[in-house]
Amino acid sequence: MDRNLHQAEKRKRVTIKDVAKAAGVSTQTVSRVVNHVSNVSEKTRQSVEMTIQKMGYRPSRLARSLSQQRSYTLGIAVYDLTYIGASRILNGMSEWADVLGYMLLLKEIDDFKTGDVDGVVEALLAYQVDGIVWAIPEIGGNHAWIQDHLKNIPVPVLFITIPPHEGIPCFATDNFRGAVAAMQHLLNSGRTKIGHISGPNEWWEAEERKRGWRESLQAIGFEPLDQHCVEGDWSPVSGRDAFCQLIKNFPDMDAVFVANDQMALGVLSEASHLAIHVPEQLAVIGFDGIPESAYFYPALTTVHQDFHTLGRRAVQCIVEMIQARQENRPVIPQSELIQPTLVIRKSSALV
Amino acid sequence: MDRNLHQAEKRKRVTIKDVAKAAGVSTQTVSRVVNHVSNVSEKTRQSVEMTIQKMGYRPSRLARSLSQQRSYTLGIAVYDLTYIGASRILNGMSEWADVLGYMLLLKEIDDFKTGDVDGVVEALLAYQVDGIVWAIPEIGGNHAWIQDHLKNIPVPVLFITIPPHEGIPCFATDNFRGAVAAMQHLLNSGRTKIGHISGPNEWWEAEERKRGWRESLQAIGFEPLDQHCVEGDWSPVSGRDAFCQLIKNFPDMDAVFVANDQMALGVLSEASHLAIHVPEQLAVIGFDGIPESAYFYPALTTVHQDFHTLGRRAVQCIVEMIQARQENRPVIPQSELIQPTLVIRKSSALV
DNA sequence: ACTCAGCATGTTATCGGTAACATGTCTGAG
DNA sequence: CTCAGACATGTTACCGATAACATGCTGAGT
Repeated sequence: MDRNLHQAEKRKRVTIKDVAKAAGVSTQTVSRVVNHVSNVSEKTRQSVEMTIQKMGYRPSRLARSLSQQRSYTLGIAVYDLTYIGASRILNGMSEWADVLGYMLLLKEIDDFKTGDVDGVVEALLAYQVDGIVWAIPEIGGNHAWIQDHLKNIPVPVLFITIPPHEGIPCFATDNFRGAVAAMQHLLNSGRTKIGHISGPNEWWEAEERKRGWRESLQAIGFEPLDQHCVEGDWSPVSGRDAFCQLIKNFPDMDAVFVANDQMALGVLSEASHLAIHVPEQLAVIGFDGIPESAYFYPALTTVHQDFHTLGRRAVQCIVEMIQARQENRPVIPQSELIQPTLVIRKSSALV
Repeated sequence: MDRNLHQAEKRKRVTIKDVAKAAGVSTQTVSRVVNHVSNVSEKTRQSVEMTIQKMGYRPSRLARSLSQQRSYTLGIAVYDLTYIGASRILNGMSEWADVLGYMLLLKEIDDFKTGDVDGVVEALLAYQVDGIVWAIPEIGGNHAWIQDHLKNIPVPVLFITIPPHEGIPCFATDNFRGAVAAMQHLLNSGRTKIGHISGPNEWWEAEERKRGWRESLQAIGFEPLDQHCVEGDWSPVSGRDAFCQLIKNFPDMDAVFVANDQMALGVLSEASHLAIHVPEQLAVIGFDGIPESAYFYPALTTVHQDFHTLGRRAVQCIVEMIQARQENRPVIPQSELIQPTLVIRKSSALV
């Protein structure tokens, strides 16, 4: 077997000049052919195309980006891809970027020291991205730097899953209304002693879901107590632990609204150990709508959010912003709250 | 509030020339300062650094890439980020690329027509990536094009999760040994009538796991029958359906080895409906080791694979290949099979 | 026959950096 | 006092493309 198969000796890349010389035309003509610009005679076009084929010429997008001052690249900052939401949003963004002819430059961040945040933006800008999608959840006001820095960023920036700010484009799931829908469903089923297992308090999403829980109870004249809500960290184990705490705090609880499906799984698991029957003794509702939730024991009622669409919409929007700026039209920040849908399953069934 | 906050009028970017002029030095000197090259007097360095600060200069990596013929960018091709494995591998790659100073250019692919594959490679190369990580599973020989094209790709390419090929660097989990470990455990527990729910037959990973099942049984003198294995598509619902089929084909089955955790979840769910007791009547083992599996009902025994490390190692390796090529050293393709670990939980406990 | 529009193509400058070489100054050895 | 060499800095060319302008040719209108 050819020992060089994997080595592909460091040969010089074929450039537009090589093609031009070989085809006996100027580089400009080759450029015109490559970009399907008019004003090239049929004969020349064919000859150039042949040469391109023969030589295996690949135009350098990089050189093009430099000369056009436009890279057709989106910078994507994500928080932690091990979260299901993050990876599905990325999935949607990737798909749509592909459709629109953009590439994604990915930067994952793992903590929130402001220095890092700055570094990520710098790194993306250094690569001359045309726009940035900031898909990092708002945690404990970690977007404060926005106020300081946004005006220094020379490209459009779109945010995913942060609270609405004046004049800042933001896409998110409507966590509050999702939570309210879940609570309505529980209340309609006759449950009133409803506990909550929240995500980390500093997360905006967690706060919104919690608010949905709280305000739904208040609306029917219940003032939820502090100890009727226990904080988790989104993981199954934290859900289980929170649940143990919760049943101590709130022994006659007849339903629990859990801020995500994974924690709800922990709840179901523990309930089973404790021989608490779901849904007879306790209704359980999750959030996210991961595919597995339909096969939990019992099948989990949950608020399904469409991450994929969120990602697609976000890319669509940022590209429109980029185009607007390119054409010197005013860039109007758009925001959108995507509505989640309640999926009712056994874990909250009527007894 | 400043209406332009989000518009950041399309101002000209600050370039190295602007800095040079403002600091009263040549661009070369600025370049030296930026790159921490020696031979710059302390006084000049400080003055230039001040100017850079003041003007908010950001060196263009893009221009640098062009002139250095090196982009410090890795092209990553992934199959479908909604798969847990894919997103975790990406997570690991991202982390390590960050450490090594590389950016990731991401391209997701959703089907396997050869044309597409070609297109992805072309797109990545057009952006002048320094290397490519091909994290797309081998499905039905969809890597045949490798043989034709690899030698035409001017940068190193590393594959994740494809069967070993001569002279091609490849990183993967050792699916076969993982499956064997699972089977050993079942056999040691006294189970012998072991069924299998496989992934799609064209997937190499699925085939390897199935082979582990088959050969483990053969090793103790059992010849597994065709109907003792049913094919799923990795999803929980397919796991459930496959299980229904399997118990029809194989009524006295006392254990089932399932090719991933999600399908195993489907099995557990159905077993519960059918009042088949796990593990008393039926032991169940999954594969992947997703965090949720510890909270399934009952807790799932599974073969845990470390996607994160796989991703990190892959990036480390491709960067070494890039460096080798850069320095004109021979590029020796390295491959690695990462060993998964068996995690024993209740679903396979001794009765 | 003359002009000029319109087409096909070439030339030159430029994008924002870096490599390689050139220049100029200063220091210390002979 | 001279000169080599170290050091600080500048100059020029180039990376691979495109934009803007320039050129040369053809044929229609008058």
